Amino acid sequence: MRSTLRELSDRVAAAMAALGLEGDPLVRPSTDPRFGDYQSNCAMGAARRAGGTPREVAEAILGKLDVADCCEPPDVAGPGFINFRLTPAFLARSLGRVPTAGEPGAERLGIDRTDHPTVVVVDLSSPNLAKEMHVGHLRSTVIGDCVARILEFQGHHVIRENHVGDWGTQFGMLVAYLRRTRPNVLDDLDRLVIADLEAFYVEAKSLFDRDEAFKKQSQETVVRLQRGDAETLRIWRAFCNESLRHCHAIYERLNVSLIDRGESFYNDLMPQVIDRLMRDGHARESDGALCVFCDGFQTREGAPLPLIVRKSDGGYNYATSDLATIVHRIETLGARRVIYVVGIAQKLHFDMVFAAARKAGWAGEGVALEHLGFGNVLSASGAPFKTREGGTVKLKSLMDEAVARARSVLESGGVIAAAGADEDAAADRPATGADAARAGMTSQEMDDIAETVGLAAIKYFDLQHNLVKDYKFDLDTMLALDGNTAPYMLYACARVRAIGRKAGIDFDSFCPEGGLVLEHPAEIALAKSLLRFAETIDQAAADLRPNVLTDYLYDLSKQFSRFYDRKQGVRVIDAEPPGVRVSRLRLCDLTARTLKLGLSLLGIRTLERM
RNA sequence: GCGCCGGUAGCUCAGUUGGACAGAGCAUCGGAUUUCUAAUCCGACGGUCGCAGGUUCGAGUCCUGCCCGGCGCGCCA
Repeated sequence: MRSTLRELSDRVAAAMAALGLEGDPLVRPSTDPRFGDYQSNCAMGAARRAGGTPREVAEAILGKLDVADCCEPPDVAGPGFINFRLTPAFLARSLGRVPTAGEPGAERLGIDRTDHPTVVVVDLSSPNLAKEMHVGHLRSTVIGDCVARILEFQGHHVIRENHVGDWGTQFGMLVAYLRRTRPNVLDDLDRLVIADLEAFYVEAKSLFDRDEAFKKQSQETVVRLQRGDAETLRIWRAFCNESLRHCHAIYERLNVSLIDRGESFYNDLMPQVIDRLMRDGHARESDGALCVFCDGFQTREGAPLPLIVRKSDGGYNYATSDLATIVHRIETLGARRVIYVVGIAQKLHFDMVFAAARKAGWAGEGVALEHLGFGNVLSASGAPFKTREGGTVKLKSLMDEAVARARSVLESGGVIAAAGADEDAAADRPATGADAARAGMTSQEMDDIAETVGLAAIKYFDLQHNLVKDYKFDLDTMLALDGNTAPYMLYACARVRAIGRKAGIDFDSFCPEGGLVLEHPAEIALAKSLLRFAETIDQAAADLRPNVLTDYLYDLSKQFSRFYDRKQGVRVIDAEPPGVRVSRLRLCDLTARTLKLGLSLLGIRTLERM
């Protein structure tokens, strides 16, 4: 099964070709329902290139166009738009082909995999070890995971690499500090916890900055580490293990899986990177540092801006290790596409690293290197996101707070118990079906739901925003039950699942007989939305834009709510005749499966009850 | 100083290689309720798309200049 958009595009392209017209068919979803479901904007451009008026060209294309199997006869409107209206018969036929439970491809709704699978590396999360993950790691982790899931769904072989900061001076500093001040800690490394490690780090850094002797001691420890001193390595490993344990506790809660491959992995590769650069004449010394100069990069004085790949003290820096990642990912992992999910502030750095990799010939034309940059997470007021004391906000505490707030939303029966809200409101509110569904829940079940809703809210809110912009982190908004939020969508999912239970049907083994009946406007609108899932994934993948997917899922949820609404919509469970009832239940099932699949591509779990 | 990224409704944000009268949510106001989970649905109100020029059949989108905000610009990552 392929997307309707692609199908129409191919048809228009064929018609254009038959007329000898060049150009993209420019088929898009219509901007307004009055203009149908899809429109082609190709006639205006084609007319300019080939002569004639746009409307004449559009009419000529219509003459060659065969879409009778899926659309009403298309018409030409305005300056030369071609408008397409899908027929209910086509909608019913297309959705009817979606595999039902147990059929091959059912879990992916019959959506085709790419014809050209490639190896894609996604570089995501990448926290520094010895410190707790903080709010700054949220976006890379969540966006990177989402992008990986989408590309994986398309059939690509995706490798998620967690480029953790597990090497460098901070570790020498930490070891030296503990040796000097708390040797007992080193005797019992099993008892080390991340909070201690971070506290020690802060103390060590402070000492490092004011005590020359300690600074020297730290640097000597770094050298010992680099030379592979067994005892120093043992301590370093313990630090890394504890840090990674902390990170993976968070990844597990966030439902993110990835491979740790820290900077230390590239220790042996970095000298080779340097050797190759020097051997091939791509790098030269400048002020004692080894540099690669690429065209188009300037310092503030207008001089050529170097990418420093070896510092004047002989040490490597992050440019070196990033180049090493490129070499490893292309030459060893076989990547044809490498996506670095890193804050937008580092754009220049990656532009330079990529340019250097091209110059060195490591990344040829067949390899794409992409920096998927994103903006900052700001506080609700728009200021930088800090604790009251001015420190960084721990990711774990952020997650815990969201979960706690989700729990209080659940307990108040859907009325947000925000500060200042009227606490009596919940008591006065009449009982609802949702209340009844929650009535028999244990505290444990409520906890589980709160965990899912709270974390879904954070992730969804992040992914819902355009990547390049900063956004304001606002728990009230992301946990709201109305609007484009995770709770709204999870609720829509839970509602559909409840319909199955109430109707006495197990959707997980639902293999309906007979075709879909699409007559009511709400049925047709829901069917159209369902059918747009495939093209939405295409677009989200092509542009690496998760918010394309969130916007779609919100639209689908909305269409479902209308479909199921007692005024605007249709009866389902008690619908007559039986064929109509089955058809509507099938639409419900397709909605739930589409939402579940779509949310899973965002890394969000769905709920049976809420 | 140079470069990059932003500026869209009171607020938070979408806006698909330029397409039809600029969209959604929140907030505000109004309507629907003996509930198939109303944690929902419908309606109203609300915009000089930062400003000024330009390109063209057509500009929130492209170009130029300016204003405001953020970030970056040789040995931290």
